[in-house]
Amino acid sequence: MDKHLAGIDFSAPSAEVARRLIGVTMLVDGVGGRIVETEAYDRTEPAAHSFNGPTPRNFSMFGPPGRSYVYRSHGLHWCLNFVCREEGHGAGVLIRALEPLAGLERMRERRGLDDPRLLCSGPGRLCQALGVTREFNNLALDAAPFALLAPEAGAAVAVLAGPRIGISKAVELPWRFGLAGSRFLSKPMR
DNA sequence: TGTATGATCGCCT
DNA sequence: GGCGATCATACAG
Repeated sequence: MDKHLAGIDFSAPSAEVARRLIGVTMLVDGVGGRIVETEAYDRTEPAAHSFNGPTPRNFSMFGPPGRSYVYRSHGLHWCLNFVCREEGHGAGVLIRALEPLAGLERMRERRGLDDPRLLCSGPGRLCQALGVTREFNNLALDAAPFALLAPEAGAAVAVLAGPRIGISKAVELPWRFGLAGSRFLSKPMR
């Protein structure tokens, strides 16, 4: 597949891909919105699932870039990543929050909530809102059910960086990225 | 506004 | 047997 998607080169380092994904619109079966928060992971640092090599859970992280890696977190939530770098490297970007724009009614049904700020503001929440489960693992991001749309040309996207959330290793790396001023972040940027 | 806790599964030591 | 790339709820201040 073409490694360039929504104007982003997915063979680039995960931190660069994570930064450039802010402002991109992501849809799953037509439901989704603008990406406002991401985190980068790379096999070279111990917070990444790929750090210890391939396992049955993380094998899609070692496949070609531009595909999905979906895993179960804490036994009950799903989390969505976009694979990057070259095939076999083991890098990805965790999608942590969206600004809901399309399919709001579907999201409300799935989440059992009305407040738009609680629909997609967290990696587990957005997967529930978009209906992402294990069946969506290791799929190409340039084909249905996924769709990625670049921001409008010339649109200014102000991105802030900070430490990643919920990890205990490599906590110092500033590999969390967020849209400045967004009300849809899982937590404010520092 | 903040801190604690339970739910519950796959992988690692 | 322990520990997460989490979330919702319960409580304290």
